[in-house]
Amino acid sequence: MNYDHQEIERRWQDRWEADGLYRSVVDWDRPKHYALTMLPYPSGDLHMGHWYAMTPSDARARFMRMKGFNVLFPMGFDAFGLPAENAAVQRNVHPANWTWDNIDRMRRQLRSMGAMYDWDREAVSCDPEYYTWTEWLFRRFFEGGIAYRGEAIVNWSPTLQTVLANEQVIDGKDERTGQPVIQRKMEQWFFAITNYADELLSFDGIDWPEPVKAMQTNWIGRSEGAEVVFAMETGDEIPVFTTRPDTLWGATFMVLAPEHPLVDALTTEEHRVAVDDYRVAAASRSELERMEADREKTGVFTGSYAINPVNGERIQVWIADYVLLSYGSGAIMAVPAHDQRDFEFARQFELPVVPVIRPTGADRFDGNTMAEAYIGPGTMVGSGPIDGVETTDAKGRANPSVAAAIDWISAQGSGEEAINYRMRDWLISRQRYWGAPIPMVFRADGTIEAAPELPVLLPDAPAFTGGPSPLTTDERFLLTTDSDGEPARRESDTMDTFMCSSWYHYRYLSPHFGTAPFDPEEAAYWLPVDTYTGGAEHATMHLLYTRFFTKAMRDLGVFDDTARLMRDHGRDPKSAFDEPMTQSRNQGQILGEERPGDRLVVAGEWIDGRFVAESVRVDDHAAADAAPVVGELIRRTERTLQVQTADAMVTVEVPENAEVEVPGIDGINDVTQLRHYLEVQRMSKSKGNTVNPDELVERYGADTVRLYLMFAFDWEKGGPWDSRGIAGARRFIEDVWKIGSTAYEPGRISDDASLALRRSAHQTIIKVDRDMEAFKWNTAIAALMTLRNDLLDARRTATVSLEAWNETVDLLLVLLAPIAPHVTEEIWSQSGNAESIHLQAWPESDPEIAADQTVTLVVQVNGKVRERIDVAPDIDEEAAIAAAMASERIQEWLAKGEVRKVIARPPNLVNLVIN
RNA sequence: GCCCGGGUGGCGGAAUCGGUAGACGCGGCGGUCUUAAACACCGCUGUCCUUCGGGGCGUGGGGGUUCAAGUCCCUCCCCGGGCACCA
Repeated sequence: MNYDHQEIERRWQDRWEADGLYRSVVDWDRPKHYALTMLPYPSGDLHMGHWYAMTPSDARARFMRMKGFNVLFPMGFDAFGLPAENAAVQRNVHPANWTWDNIDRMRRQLRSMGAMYDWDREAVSCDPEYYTWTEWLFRRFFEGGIAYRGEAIVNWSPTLQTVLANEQVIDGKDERTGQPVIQRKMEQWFFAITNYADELLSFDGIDWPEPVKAMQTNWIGRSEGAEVVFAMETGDEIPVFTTRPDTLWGATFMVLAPEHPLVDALTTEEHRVAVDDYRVAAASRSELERMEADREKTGVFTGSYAINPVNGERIQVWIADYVLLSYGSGAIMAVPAHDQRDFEFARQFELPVVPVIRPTGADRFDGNTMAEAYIGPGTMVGSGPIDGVETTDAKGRANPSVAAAIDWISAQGSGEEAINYRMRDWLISRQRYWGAPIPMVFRADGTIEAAPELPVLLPDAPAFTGGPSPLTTDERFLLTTDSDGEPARRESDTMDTFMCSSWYHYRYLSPHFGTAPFDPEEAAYWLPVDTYTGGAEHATMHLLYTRFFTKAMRDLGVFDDTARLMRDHGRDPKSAFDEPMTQSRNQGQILGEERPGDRLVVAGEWIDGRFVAESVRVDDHAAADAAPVVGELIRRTERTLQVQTADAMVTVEVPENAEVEVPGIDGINDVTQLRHYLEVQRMSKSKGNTVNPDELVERYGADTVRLYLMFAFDWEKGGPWDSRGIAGARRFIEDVWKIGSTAYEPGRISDDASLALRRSAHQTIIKVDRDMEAFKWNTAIAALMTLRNDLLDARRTATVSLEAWNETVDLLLVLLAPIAPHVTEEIWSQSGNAESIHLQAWPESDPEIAADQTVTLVVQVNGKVRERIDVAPDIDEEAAIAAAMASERIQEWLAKGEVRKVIARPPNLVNLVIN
């Protein structure tokens, strides 16, 4: 019988759905496992990246289920957001219709994966049933003091007509559209995520990828130091944060951010024009220009002076755009001798440079002649009470001079130890329509209160023009009443969609629950999420927000009922709500396939019929006569390129020292970079290198596509797509089909052969189990392929018993079931099994069968392998050495010198050291 | 500049503890089948030398520790990602 993947896959998907095979029900008698994959945005079509993220996590969930866990594996859609509004503008379709149509299509595509999603748990964030509770959580955050309204200089996108979070602005441009973002002061809603900075820095008790932890730690950006107060001659006081309070005696001027609120008051009449001009210029300068590397320092003097609190020196107060209002207090003490930025500024404007650190074993610097700031270790000098104290490269109190300085200024009252964070509070207001409304009302008396009734539903909007949100002008929506029944006006902003995705794993538990965000009965059993998988691109936004969200919900008592129920069921709720997900893993990214078509310009000379390059340039517009060889790249191996010129196919060899010029990479490149450029391209429609999973599924079947994605890459790394490799995956699936669906007829049976096959099967269990546990799909599949090879050999020789054959085939099917759920189910069912293969228990390896009968003893002479001998696994040291010495080949080596030392690691290795 | 991750055959990638480098697959080469091609099947496939027994070299470069290094240490180079005038 032929393997008809289309018929088999369709039939089993229908059958599983009809049988409710993947419905998850709370069962306190069984251990639970909550497996979660980042939910997709309903952009319209599932692409290869979705398959790459979702099918391995499905395999993992299936594996856990077979291991005996009661597994919850839900799916949903992160359905609010700007693309729906853009579609509305461009195609005159309502965002809701566009979104729901896309969801319908993607749901169908998701089903074609054959994943074990529990669709009864589906949650869609734009559904009123969902966003009612997003609003409810906002209100709870407001009441608990975590949500607050504040004025801030914000990132305003004129293109999108909305404010963006810092995380959404890259190089002064909106990360989505690439359009510039300007700075503007506005009243906005914030979440006090900084209250949780220290707790978010701790990853105790959770198993998350190191890079994610590092990125979050960087993002939070904790710095230890001191806050020091500088008195102004005007009577104002300005605190500054510094990580180097020990260098206070070298602070020779002060710099404020141009936007600093005290600038006006500090500016003297004489300098007002210059200061105002500078501030206007700074405001109009884009973030991008402001951050340009190596830009010359600019700034102006305010005319005012401050008093250095440690030595009473009168120092000038300047403003400059290298000081950012958003970090620390927006003001710095400048220590030009020991900070490179301050040094450059001081040299630019001829301000004094006073060194206070003497490098160990060197003369003291001369502030007038030093060429750059000194930031190394040494001894404090010219620093009054801390003179002579050692300074090291250590940070914070671990540096003796910093500790001494903090102690002294604290005692003296001019400052205190302080910690500063780079992370700001989370700005969640968005001036858009397609989001969860912020459920607040502005009362007639100017106060603000939470909307007395929830939900606040999005009104129908007549038309979308791309201008300001329709909510800002819709009176049916805006006009309301406050809790006293008085006329009031609604907040017209909606929430950042990251808010919706910060708690979706709780809504999955009970998507239709009507009295709380989630049913505590479900939560008490399922929480927290045990395994979370998704893309590393969410390391600092989604993954940080969702951790914060859970901690805030915990502190506001949202989990109180859940904790009580946990106790009732005998489960300790302690630290159950400190983190949303106990384990997290990131998959890599699937890149586009290496493509031919790049136009190469090659100079060099002909040697023995090959063209050896001196220089290679990738240039899509080069004229044909620009060099000896100009043409289209057809194929590439390590160092040879097949180039189709106007009249011939030329083999170009690119030596190591050839000059290579690749667009987008500055300077002279090398072969590696050329290779990289030609190979690694993101899949994108504009590059024409996308691979459509629907077509592949139709042609090869979902099982083959799943297996290929899990086999051909290191899952956490990803890589370029290779359309040739999928044939091998298909071959494997077809082999399994043949093995499982064709009767085996034993010939002359050998007990040794039967045992060898069973041993192979039982060793495979160990490998697959270990690898699936660790998300190592590629090596798990490699082990299954080896077992396939053993079965094919066994059929050829026909020397294994029918029992051994059947046992091995069953093991192969069960171990493969999480990866290729359809074909294994079909063969299983054909073999007369009534119960689904996906309900079978994960097999356990029998140690007696798995044990090797012989092992290879490696014999080395001076560390080099010279002989391999089959020995019993329990061979002792003496016998191993004897066996090694007895070898003829080893005898020859031993004749060359005297044995000085023997290292034996039975049963694997004997190393003979001779001279 | 700072912080992560990485560099292994023509390619994707294996290699629990420092102990047989290159599992598994793709590709390639040779063969069988076929009028032919595709498919399928069998064999070979790191590289150089070889008297065909085997030997030299080999995990980005250089150095070190060790009986033994892809693995540990130092140093440099390159690639990917993140952050970046962060005081």
